[in-house]
Amino acid sequence: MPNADAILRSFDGLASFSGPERLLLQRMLASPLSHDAGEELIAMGNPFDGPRLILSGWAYSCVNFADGRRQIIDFYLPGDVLGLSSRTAARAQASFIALTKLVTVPAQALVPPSDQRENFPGLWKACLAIEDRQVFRHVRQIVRLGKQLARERMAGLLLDFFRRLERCGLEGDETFEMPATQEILGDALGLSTVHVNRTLQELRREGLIRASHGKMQILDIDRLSALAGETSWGWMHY
Amino acid sequence: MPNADAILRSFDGLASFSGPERLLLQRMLASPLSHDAGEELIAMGNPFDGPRLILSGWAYSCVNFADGRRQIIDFYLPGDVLGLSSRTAARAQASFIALTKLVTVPAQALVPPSDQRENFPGLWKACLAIEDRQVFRHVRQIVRLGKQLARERMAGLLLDFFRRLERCGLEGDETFEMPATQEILGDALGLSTVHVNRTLQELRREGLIRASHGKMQILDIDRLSALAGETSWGWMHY
DNA sequence: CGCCGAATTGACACGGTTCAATTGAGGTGG
DNA sequence: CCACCTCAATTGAACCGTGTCAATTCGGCG
Repeated sequence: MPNADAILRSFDGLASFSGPERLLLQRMLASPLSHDAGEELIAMGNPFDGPRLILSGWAYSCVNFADGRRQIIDFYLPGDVLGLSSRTAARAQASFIALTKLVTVPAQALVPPSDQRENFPGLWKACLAIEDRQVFRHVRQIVRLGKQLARERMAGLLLDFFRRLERCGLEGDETFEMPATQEILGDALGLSTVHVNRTLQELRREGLIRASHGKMQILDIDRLSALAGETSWGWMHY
Repeated sequence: MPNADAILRSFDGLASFSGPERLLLQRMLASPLSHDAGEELIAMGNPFDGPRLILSGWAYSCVNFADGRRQIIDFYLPGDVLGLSSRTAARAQASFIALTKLVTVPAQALVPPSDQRENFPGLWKACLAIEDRQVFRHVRQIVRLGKQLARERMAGLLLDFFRRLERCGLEGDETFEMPATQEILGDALGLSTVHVNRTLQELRREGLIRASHGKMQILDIDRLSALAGETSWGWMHY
């Protein structure tokens, strides 16, 4: 796994770790597990069987209607942790599904047993930061769907992808692999596929992004950020 | 506080408590604090100063845009716990504001210190259940805003209110006080005030609800539930 | 009585959906 | 290497759920 180191390094943005903590984090990488694209990782209502760190591939959480409608709640990218909870036995409030082929490792090391928290303050702090981010992503998603226009929603989501992938190393220019189809984007943004298409074209025409063949390039971060309204409502952490 | 007992009793739905645990819960009620309507309880980005149980009144969490747009993330009703987190020092990912005059008590008892969790399994279980519910409310809100029509959103939100108030004792018929104005409902549901008005009228005309003068009555739970799609996508707990 | 915020109404504009068809790109087998 | 298949992306036109604007009415309260 070439980017495993980059991912571990990205954790330094959350907390600073002692030697033993670093060792525990390293040891997580030992037992990777592979999932196929489309595989359901956890069904809605089931308990997580422990947090898992994504080494490569994308996943998403979603809610499916009986009539075929589907709402994507959140995406999980390389470097993200799936099903993390400082509380044991938390239940999945949505289905978790692999968007692409996925490689994960167990991330139980991030949640020291309750009587060990004082000995591993770095791990504990990282765990809390990850959970805070998770909540904030939900909040951002609610704001997007409730109060933003199509172009604003799209800008926000693409920036989200970019910033999260940037953390653990990106090619160099502002380009990244984007395995999400326009249908997936639509289900996440509460838009029809057709309108996703038109919205992307609009952003392209304005020179904000370049997108084709599963690649996405951010051409103008500042204007995209302004469009997404990041400066307009409180912004905190990434 | 007349309904304090009813609220404590509602906790029995989450877990079963030992004698000492019951005592701790009782003791929470000792130091109530009052807030005025409109008061900001916690600003976005600030750490919670510990969880607080609402004895009476409503609150909401929201995100404000610079241009005046506002998205309400979630509501907090009597019997709900504000800012609960098994992790200490979690930060508020939105502003928390009192919708009405509010009476709260500190609810730190729900989060036993990490080395005491084995001694208070009921409290710990309740804490986890409350956090799970919190996440699920966010998921429901995302689904509403992303994939539901105005009438479906409204049905879901009103049922939410009803079920949560029902837990800690309601008058008897399916009636409850509804301090949220149509503007507030609109900011929560991602709709204009005007359209909230028309939607409510529609539900009234169809005999689903009766609403006036800050009172709301649910006339047909089953049809309202079907409209909200509760049967259509996985349902778990309340 | 008179004020003010909330609820209500009608006319019109617009963002986004739906339907239906076409194009394009990657993959497979002959 | 080409024919073929399939899934994703793209396009155009008609339609519709909701937003916007601008009054008007209602209800509670000093």
